[in-house]
Amino acid sequence: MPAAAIPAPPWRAPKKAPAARQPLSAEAVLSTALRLVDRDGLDALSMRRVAQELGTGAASLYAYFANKDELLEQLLDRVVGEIPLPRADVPDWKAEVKRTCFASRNVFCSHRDLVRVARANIPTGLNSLRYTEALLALLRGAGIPDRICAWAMDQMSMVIIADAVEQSIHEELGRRTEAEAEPYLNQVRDYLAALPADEFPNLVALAPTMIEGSGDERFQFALDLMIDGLATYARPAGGAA
Amino acid sequence: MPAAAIPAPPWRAPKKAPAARQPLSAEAVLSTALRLVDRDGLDALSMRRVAQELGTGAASLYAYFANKDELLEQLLDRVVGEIPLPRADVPDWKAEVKRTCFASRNVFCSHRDLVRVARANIPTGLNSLRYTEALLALLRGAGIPDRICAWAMDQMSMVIIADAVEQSIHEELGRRTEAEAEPYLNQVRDYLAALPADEFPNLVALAPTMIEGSGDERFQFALDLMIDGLATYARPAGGAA
DNA sequence: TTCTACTTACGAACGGCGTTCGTGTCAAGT
DNA sequence: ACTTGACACGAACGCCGTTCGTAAGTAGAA
Repeated sequence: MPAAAIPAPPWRAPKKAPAARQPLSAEAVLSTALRLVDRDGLDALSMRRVAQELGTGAASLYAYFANKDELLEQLLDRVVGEIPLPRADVPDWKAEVKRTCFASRNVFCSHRDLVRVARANIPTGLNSLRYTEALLALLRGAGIPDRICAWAMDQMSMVIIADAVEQSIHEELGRRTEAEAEPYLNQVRDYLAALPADEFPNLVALAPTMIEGSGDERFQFALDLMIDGLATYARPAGGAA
Repeated sequence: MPAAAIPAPPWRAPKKAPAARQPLSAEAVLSTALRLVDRDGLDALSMRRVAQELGTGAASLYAYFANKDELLEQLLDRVVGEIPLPRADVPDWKAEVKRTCFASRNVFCSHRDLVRVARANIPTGLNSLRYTEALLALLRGAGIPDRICAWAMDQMSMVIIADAVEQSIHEELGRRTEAEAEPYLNQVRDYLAALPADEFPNLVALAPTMIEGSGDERFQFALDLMIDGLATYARPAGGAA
């Protein structure tokens, strides 16, 4: 190349963009991925799309995450970090546990169907560990035997996640509010009511009942069942009032 | 068929296969798909592979199923059909419910991780409807109020499925028996025990406890919590003894 | 029997996916 | 100025679900 460095061939469009891209980092990838999930849902999250949003190629992400599963795992832990931790020094431990369960469900549901990647596994992320630690402190403080605490933690996670998954699926299908869900619920009721009454007497009879109650009421019911049951293991003084 | 039907012209390799291919049907597709899931797991189930197993191309399957989701839905209903239905005329309804829940979990777990496709949705398949009908009959027979029956059905399905999913994931990872799972569980215990004790005192203290109890024991615990709680809604005479 | 009409079957192709490989790029160290 | 090494990433591989246009098979009409 004789003519020195050609300054900048202006007749040829600048090959890329003015860039100004932050130099890429695990943090930036996670933020972008979470933004994508919040905007388009979990199924729309692909390595290619995240990279594209960052102005790079999919291959670049593998410098920070071994694979997509690892990215999703860290994404979920980030969301778990949004859950306000329970306090162990409250007078009414049952209310505090229920409050935390509701908060967990709400946080999960506020990120579309991201919760679908969750499994009630042993927690490994930092935020999941903190969450588990805080809930364990609360339960042990109530005088619940250790083994029951361990099992109850598992079970609560499972119920929260399962409920959030179901909730998020409804929302993905456009049943966000009660008003939006009503046509769908009526369809379900009519479908059940139209079954042959001789083979399905109970389903037919309960058709109107089956669609009763909001998601919140049903979750409340499940929580009460579980946590009131748990309370029978607690130190007698543990119950409020 | 003696000498009349030419036994098998061995000099010319059978151009395709010995054929004997049943002429393709929804039933044949479902059987093949289920066989594939049982052999290789849910992730290995693709339209192409099912078709290949049937000696045809993927496109042919779309004559019987609108898409893969529909195939999976019917596959799951087929498996639900393997669950023995509860009887409504038993003296101890609680035991019957628990027995059925265990049976459900066992059936799901006997088909690798197929249960992962399940959602605790309103049942639509024939077998799911029969299952729901039978359980509703049992609960209503116990004198549980209708609304509670409806909610409890939902909740039981969710717990069974969530537990089966977790169980199946463990099994997919090679932790089939207690002996096989022990190395993994010990790792978990050591990981938890090695956490900084000042930030995670309860997790550290409970490290040995967290891995206690087989999957069956934990499921039993969850079921007792839920169903004993349910029993408080039942007609007083409902309880056994 | 022959021809047409219609159903069913399916090879090939489309666009997308997760992941890998080998090269390109550029700043720091020499 | 040259070397080195870490980082970045375009291109390609082998999958996937799904669609489309055509081929094969069958039944009825002529």
